[in-house]
Amino acid sequence: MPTKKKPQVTPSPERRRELLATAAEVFAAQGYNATTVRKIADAAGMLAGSLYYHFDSKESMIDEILSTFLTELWDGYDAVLAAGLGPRETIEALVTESFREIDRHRAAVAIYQKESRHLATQPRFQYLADSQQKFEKAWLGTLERGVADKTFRADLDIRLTYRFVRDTVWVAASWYRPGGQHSPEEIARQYLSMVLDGIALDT
Amino acid sequence: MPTKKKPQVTPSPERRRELLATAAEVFAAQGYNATTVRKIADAAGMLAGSLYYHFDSKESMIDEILSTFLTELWDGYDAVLAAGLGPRETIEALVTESFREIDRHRAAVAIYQKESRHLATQPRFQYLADSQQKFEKAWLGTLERGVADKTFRADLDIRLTYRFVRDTVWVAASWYRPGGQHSPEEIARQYLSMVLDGIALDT
DNA sequence: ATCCTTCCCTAACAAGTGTTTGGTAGGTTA
DNA sequence: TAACCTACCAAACACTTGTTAGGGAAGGAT
Repeated sequence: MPTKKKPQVTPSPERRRELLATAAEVFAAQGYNATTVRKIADAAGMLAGSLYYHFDSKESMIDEILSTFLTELWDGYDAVLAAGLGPRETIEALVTESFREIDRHRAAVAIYQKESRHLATQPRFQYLADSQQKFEKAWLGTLERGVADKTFRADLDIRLTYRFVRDTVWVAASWYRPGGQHSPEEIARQYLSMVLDGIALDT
Repeated sequence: MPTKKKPQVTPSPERRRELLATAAEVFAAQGYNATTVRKIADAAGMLAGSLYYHFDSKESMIDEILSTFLTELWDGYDAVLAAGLGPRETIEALVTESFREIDRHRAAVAIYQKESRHLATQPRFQYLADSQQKFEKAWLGTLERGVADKTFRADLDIRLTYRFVRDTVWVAASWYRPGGQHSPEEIARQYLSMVLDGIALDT
C-alpha cells in the first residue's frame, strides 16, 4: 500500500485558470495577506471551501500565479538575449518585452512587485530569488557591455542605474491599465526615450 | 456628564516614538497585514496587550507613522516650491529632498509605498489621497513649466514622464540602506543625471 | 436504470487575530 | 506612610482565518 494517496479528483485546467485569474485580481488589489480565501470565493461566485476542490491551499494559488508568469517572462527574455543584439538594442528589446508582459500579466506583475521580496525567503519560493538573480545578470551585463563599447556613459554608477531602470519598468504595473490610452509599445518607446536621451533639451 | 471619557493615562511621548520606530521596521519588513501586534510587541520586548497602553489600535500606529512622515515631507517640499526656482532647479531640489526623506524615514516610505493605495480608500486615511494629489500638482506643474520655457523636451507625454519619475524616486526606499556606499545627495545626483541627460552617449 | 465524474455546498475545526480587563511592581509626590 | 502615576503583565474575549469532511445535484457513460 502506498504511503499516501491524493483523493482521485480531476478538476478541469480551464476552470483552474479562470479561478487563478480572479484570484490574481484580488491579490493585486488588496495584497496577498489582506486577501482572505472568502474574498476570492466571493469574486468567483462560490464559497470558500469550494476553492479547495481546485487548489490545495491559498499559498499554492499565488505560487502558480507567480511561477507561470515568470516562465512566460523568461521565454521572452531568453529570446531577446539569444538574438545577439548590441547593448542599446538589447535594452530596448528588454524594456519593450517587459511592458508587453505587464500588459499580459498586469495582476501577476503587481503581486510580484509587492510580495516577492517577502516570499523569496521561503524555500517554496526559491525560484523567485533565482529569477531575480538571473534578471540582474541579464540587465547589468547588458549595461556593462554598453559602457565598454561606449554606447552608454561611463560616469554613472552602473548598479544604481540598473536599479533605477529595473524599478521604473516594473512599477508601471501599479498604474497601467490594459486598453488605456497608450499601448505597451508606446509606453516602452517613451520610457526608453527618457532613459536613453534624457528629458532635458540640449542647450 | 460627557458622553465618553478616555481613561486618564499619560504615556510618555518619547516611549511612543521608540515603539513607533520599531513598529515601522516590522511593518516595512513584513507588510502591514502580515504584521501581528504580537510580532511588534516581541520586537519591542513586551507583550501584545501592553502596546495598548500607548496606542489605542494597530491602525492608529500606522496612521501616526504615515502622517508624521508626510508632515515632515511637505515641510521640505513646500520650502522648495516656495523658493521660486526655475523648472530644472525645482526638479533637482525635489528629487534631492525626496532622497533625503528616504534616508530619514526609510521604513515609513516603504510602508507608504506598499500600503498607501490600499489605505487611501478608507476615510481615516483621506490625507493620503490629498497628499498624492498635491504631489501630482507640484511635480506635473513643474514639468509643464519646463516644457513651456523649453527647459524640457515637448515630445514626451508629460503624464507618463511624471509617473516614471515619481515611481523611480520612491521605489528606492525598498533597496536603500542608510549608511551604505552612497549618500542621499549622491544618489539624487546620479538619478538626476540619468533622467535629465540620459544614459546614452551622444553620437 | 445504474454508476461515475465533476463541481459545488453545508458545517464545522483549530489556530491565530486585535483588543479589553484587572492587576501589580516600582518610582515619585504629598 | 499613604496616595498616586507610569508602564507593563496575565489571561481572557469575540471574531476571523485557512482548511477539512461529508454530502448532493447535474450530466454523461455503461
